[in-house]
Amino acid sequence: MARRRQGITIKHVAADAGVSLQTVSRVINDEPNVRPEMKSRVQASIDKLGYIPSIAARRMSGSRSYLILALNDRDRTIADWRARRGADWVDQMLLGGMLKCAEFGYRLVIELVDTHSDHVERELSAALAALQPDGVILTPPHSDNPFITGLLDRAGVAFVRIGSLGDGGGIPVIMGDEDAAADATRHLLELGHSRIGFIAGNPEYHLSGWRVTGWRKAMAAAGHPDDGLRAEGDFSHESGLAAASKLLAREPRPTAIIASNDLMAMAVLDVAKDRGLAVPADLSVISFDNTPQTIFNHPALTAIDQPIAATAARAVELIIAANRGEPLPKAPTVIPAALIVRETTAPASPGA
Amino acid sequence: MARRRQGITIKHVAADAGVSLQTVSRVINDEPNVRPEMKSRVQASIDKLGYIPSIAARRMSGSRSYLILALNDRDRTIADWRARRGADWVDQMLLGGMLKCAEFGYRLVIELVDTHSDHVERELSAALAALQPDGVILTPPHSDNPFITGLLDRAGVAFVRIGSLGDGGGIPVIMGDEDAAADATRHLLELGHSRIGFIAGNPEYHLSGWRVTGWRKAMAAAGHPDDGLRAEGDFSHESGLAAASKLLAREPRPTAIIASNDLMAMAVLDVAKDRGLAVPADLSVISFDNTPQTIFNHPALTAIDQPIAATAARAVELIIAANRGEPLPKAPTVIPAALIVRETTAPASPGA
DNA sequence: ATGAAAGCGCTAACAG
DNA sequence: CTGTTAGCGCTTTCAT
Repeated sequence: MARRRQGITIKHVAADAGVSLQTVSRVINDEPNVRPEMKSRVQASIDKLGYIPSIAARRMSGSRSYLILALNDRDRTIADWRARRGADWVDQMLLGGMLKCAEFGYRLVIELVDTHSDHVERELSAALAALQPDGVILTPPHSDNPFITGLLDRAGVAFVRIGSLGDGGGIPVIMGDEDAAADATRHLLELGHSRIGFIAGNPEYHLSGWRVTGWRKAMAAAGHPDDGLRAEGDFSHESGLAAASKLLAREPRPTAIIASNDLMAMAVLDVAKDRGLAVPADLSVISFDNTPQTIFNHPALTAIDQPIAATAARAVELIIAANRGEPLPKAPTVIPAALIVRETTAPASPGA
Repeated sequence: MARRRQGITIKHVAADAGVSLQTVSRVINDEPNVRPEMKSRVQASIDKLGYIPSIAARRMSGSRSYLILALNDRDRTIADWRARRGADWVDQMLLGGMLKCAEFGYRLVIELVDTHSDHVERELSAALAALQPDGVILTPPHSDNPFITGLLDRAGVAFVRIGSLGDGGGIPVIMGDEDAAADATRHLLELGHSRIGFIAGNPEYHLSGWRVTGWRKAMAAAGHPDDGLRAEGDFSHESGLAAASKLLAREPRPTAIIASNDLMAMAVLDVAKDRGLAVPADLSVISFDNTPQTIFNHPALTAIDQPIAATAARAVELIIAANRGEPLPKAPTVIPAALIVRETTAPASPGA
């Protein structure tokens, strides 16, 4: 194991260009007060030598670490990986976040955290101390965890809260849950449905409430009150089973159901099958997640596509902006979700 | 944005415990020459203050960076993410590699590289210079890229080559491709098949050859020569289509086909459907990848499960061992793959 | 067995 | 506009 030290350092560049370390530093950081000719001379040396600054050294000298930490839900992610399904959130965050980071010379580091653990704070503190990231991206349910947001706020680290508008600091970025739910509802309304059931998500997530609101408002606007067409779920398959059973046992039964996530939507399909209901002939179903499982299902699910990649990319931009002291948007950033119509929604049958 | 500096440093611990910085350093690195009582006193201070060493500072002082870089195929990974399928390789590497890293206080950083780019070396050098990782994990096809292995070897960085045994240094870890292919072949042989087609993978990957060898040996052992039952592919869906068409046009046609990856296996299914062949009644199919697409397909594919997570975990262990100067295995490490029988393999029809 | 001193590569603060 | 100085937190020498 050859001891590998930093090959080309700022010193080499300075020597090669015949300037001071500081001037080189100014050039690589694109700082003012360098004459253009000086700048190009230094840049030439940098290119010639293939110099790349050490992230560790930059961090040491009090500047940025060029690292952004993305916190994802530990148990769920590992369970998805183990089951050999992809973990859609992580995948899409990597797609949007990692690529955006690369544009700015940053790196995205994934961290799995159990939001309910007694030692979330200890775990997160450890990650912050070890890595000293320039920012942290919080995904649900972490975005709504006051221990996490509080710690980050106190630590003075820039952080984005995806899917949360609550107090506790941080930069909020949401995916237009209310509008998306309303869109899905209107899609069904336009297909002639009127008894549209809605399975809510875990109330611990703020977005669960927004989705219910979108559905209720769209229903109300069409003159359909929420009379028992709402069932509680918690995003798990089991809760979806229970909710769907409850909804489909009603008389008259709903002709369409919107589930607040993919697992519960799949559960609706399972229950429909058990009860001999054909989808979409007898029952239309919409999933609030456009994951591989919903896409590759037969029939493929009509779904709300949450723009996780775009959101993660925006989160990275916001964190970098915050670190640069640039002004941040006063209002929460909204990356709108879109309804993707596939095979599980159809006109309400005339008899129903 | 409050300027956040390292809160608790080694100095605070040293002061609290009333010892020198050096002693604290020895304790956190578990080095010899510290009396037990001294050690426990320091450890108490560490725990009390919640001290976590800064990765950047440790790296700066010439020791490890506690970072391991995992190189994955750029285009394929991004395409998978964009198509909203998971990128199975990345997912499983995170599962195995990231969790193993966490056990040792390391972090896994994913890097996407285009192995065919003119500037692979520049890109990789940049990543090495910026991050100064303690090790690099190479996945196919990077494992077989002499520019990459050469650079790493010269740089003196510990690296694991997954799925490659070629020259060029590094620690080889393979997944028993030959045995796996032989197992798959024998499974079909036992079901009464004798005309078993094999679609080879991209010859740029060493493992493509091993898989062919496994199939051929098993066939030969059963007295079936390789007379035109082998078709060339390159792991793409299109190549799978062409290969399957060629194979199924033969007279008499094969009653089973093993495809060297999931995409080509799916292509076999497509071609079979076009030709009116029922799977598995008329044709058995085995995929050499146990990805979500193969699992959730209807019918679910019988597949060889490549233990990517276990392999990545082992890779991390090997890199850490190498950094510690511990002896490495002389022979290539083999993490065996297993055949998972699902719905696309059945006994050969009597008439065939 | 412990401590003191030097330095890793870089940038902030201060001179010129 | 450019250079000099000091120091980030830690580990390596090298003393004691």
